[in-house]
Amino acid sequence: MSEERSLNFIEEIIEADLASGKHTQILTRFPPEPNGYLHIGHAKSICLNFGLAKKYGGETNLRFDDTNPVTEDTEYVESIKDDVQWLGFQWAKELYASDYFEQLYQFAVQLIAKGLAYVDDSTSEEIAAQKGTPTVSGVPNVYRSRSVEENLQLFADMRAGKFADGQKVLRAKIDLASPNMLLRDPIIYRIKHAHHHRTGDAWCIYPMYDFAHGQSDSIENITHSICTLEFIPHRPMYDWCIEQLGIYPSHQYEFARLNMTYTVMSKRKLLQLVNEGHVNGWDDPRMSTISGMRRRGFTPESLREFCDKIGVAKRENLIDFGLLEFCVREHLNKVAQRRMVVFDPLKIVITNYEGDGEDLPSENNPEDPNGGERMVPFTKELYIERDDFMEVAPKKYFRLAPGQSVRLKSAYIIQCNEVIKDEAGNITQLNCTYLPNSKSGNDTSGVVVKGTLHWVSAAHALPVEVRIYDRLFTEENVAAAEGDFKDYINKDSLKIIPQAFAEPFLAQATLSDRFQFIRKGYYCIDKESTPEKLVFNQTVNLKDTWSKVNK
RNA sequence: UGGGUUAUUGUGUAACGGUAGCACGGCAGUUUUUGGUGCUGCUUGUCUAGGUUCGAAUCCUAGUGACCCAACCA
Repeated sequence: MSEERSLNFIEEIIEADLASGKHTQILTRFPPEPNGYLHIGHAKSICLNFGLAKKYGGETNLRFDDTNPVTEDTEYVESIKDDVQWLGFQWAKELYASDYFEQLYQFAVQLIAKGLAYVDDSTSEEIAAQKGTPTVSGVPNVYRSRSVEENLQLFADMRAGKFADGQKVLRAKIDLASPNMLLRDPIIYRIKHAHHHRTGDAWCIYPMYDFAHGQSDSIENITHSICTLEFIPHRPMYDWCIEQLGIYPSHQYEFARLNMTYTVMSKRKLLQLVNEGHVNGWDDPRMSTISGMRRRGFTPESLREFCDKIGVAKRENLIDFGLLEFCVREHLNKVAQRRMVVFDPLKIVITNYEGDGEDLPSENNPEDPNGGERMVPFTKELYIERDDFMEVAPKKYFRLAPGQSVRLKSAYIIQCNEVIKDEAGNITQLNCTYLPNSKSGNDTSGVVVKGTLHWVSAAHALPVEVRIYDRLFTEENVAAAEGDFKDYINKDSLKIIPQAFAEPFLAQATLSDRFQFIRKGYYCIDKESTPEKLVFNQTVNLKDTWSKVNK
């Protein structure tokens, strides 16, 4: 079991830092902005940050990057905490960038005092124009040469609320000619007379990401600050602030964010899907949100396994959704309780079956020797799946056909003798005979059949609703597709079976149960389910080589 | 036309100058009271062109493609 596994590039950095004594213990952080729900891309970051800390005996803080009061809300804070814990991780400290507002303010004052920041009265359009372009240097304006004293006073006045939104900003004085646009005197504080979900109305100026993130890392003594590739150009600013302020030198490392086929990952697009009613909320089972996947029945174990399998590197990637499906099947196969549910019923009558019926034992999980059994009622009249019968069967068809025999799972071998139709020619019933000595576990018939079908006793059938989900988009690479991403929404991504027939034991199902409907797929109870009307979500179907061969 | 990051099979990801490996997918076989699972085997890859070297995915030079950066968003 000593599987030699190569390290990813961040693990290599950490091991080098530990070996050289640069750090004796590592501290990472997961820093979401509470302005939306977490998605599978965040799961990658969570697994990375918490996973690294766990692997190397360190810790991870959960820090909310709440520096923009107009987009953030406590609702998101709660859902984020919930999702992180559900994924199986526990943070060392729950922190907020807003906890550091006073300290951040003092950092800005220090910068002003060093002549490294100034208050600018320009409009955002003027600032943008003065910044130049990648090939043309920016030009300084008159505000850039304000005195330290004046800047100090003006910044204090900004804090005191003497100015309206947009009237003034504080800018770092770095280099207007830098080829890195982010270094051309970036704005580090702006005025927003807005209510903050935690600090209320205590502040009317708020630090920008570039002035808050690195310093927050530093305040917490984060050793390895791990973020996605698009922040690479921000790193010089991150380092500049820490250096000028002379504070704890946290370091930023960047990895490639997760992209997945047939879905979208940006908060903006996810929000749009919710707001425009293309899905039924953030936790719609088709969403790439953690809450959606959770509702759909994905397990924390399978998501963690997925994040582990996709690896960590710096190149752009597009992960096959099929890999996620593989991970969830792999886990669910080991833990899901087997049950029989018929989606599209076709009645069969066992003409030679006498008596009121019997209860037959059926294994709960063939993968689990200790899984036990449950009793399934067997009677004269049963339902099987309509497409498990063909009047004219092609060769290699192992299911039921006139004159052909199959085993009913955990029950008997039956043979189809007669097909009954209505006036329109639709098949309404099959008359079959069973082999009394072919009882499951006690078969002395010597008959060998190729097919085994799932079934439900007609008299005991429990009507349930089943919801089946397909990919949300028709395009593999949605982000790269031309035009509006909404043009590629899969109209058939949700299929509802209002009345499927389940074996009676399923009436006891609870929200945390995981099932495999035999020969169908993996299912769980939806949150909208009630004892009167059970609702199941399909997590993922079973691999179906027959349907592929059939094509 | 500026700066940055990146390029290994269909998709991901290893290889740290010395046999291009692993996973998913695909294909074939086998097992099976789930056409599921398990097991076995197979599965056209180092962006291009030069160079250094006994030997290059790896080092050098020159190209090419992709992605990111000019929000008072993060």
